Amino acid sequence: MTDDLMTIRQMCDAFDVTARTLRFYEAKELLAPVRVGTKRLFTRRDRARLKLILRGKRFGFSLEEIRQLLDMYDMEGQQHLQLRKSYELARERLSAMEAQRDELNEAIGELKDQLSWAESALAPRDAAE
Amino acid sequence: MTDDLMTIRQMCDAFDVTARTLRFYEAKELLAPVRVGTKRLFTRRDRARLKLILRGKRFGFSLEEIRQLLDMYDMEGQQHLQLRKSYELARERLSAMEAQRDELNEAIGELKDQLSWAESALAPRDAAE
DNA sequence: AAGGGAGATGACGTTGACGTAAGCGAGACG
DNA sequence: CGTCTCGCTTACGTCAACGTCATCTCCCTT
Repeated sequence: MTDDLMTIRQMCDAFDVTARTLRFYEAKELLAPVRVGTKRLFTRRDRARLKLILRGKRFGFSLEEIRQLLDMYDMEGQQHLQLRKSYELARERLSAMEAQRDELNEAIGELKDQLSWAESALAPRDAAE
Repeated sequence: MTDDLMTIRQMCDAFDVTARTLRFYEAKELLAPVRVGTKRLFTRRDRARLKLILRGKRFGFSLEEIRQLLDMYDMEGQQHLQLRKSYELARERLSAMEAQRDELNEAIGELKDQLSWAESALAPRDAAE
């Protein structure tokens, strides 16, 4: 309502990224802020995308992979062919993500075992403190 | 029993990595193959570590982070202080991994929603084929 | 008028994780 | 014996994802 548009500085504060990063993402066509004169103004759509970008990064996806995934999120009345391609791509990602989650769960389990072993190894000395 | 030791080439085939990568990991002290003359021979321990390294990479951990985690896995009768440090470190990693898993689950859910939307968008045309 | 921020545009620097090419040594083999 | 094949080292190249200047333009304030 108030301001659907945000300056680059406001974006930096809101998402804890640098201005360089935002310009870089624009150069890579991950974001597309509107221009008023020479200045960038970021829309609600840019913010939604940035959120997804940052999440994707935490999963270890490359910016290029993220860009392709992103393109699917705002296809409403697109070409059928294009949509199908993105659909397949997203399905692959989904199974990759599920596999990663399963593996992650396994690793978490192992790490927990290791931790409880470490605790028992630490216990006697700690008790003597 | 047969061969507890593997050559670099066998390792490459077994784990689908390049020789360069294995030497690189050794240089970074992630692996410590024994030397017979000048040649490397990888032990069972190296293989276990490599497996963990590759997994860690899939989770987006840096080699340095992985190295620290790895050091905990073969501490049996180490220094108490050292153990405690690694313990704390591992605990941090654990919560990071759990957070990552939760976020991943969330993202999987969203992606699934997106996919079923795409399916309904694709359905009419597909039915007409 | 002069300065001070906020933002922009090059363009070069950096770090991590290897790739790649050049050149050397040792064992295998026809 | 020559020459392959494996492996080793050294060293420069590369790619992604930004960081870091240097320089410039507006616009506002004092």
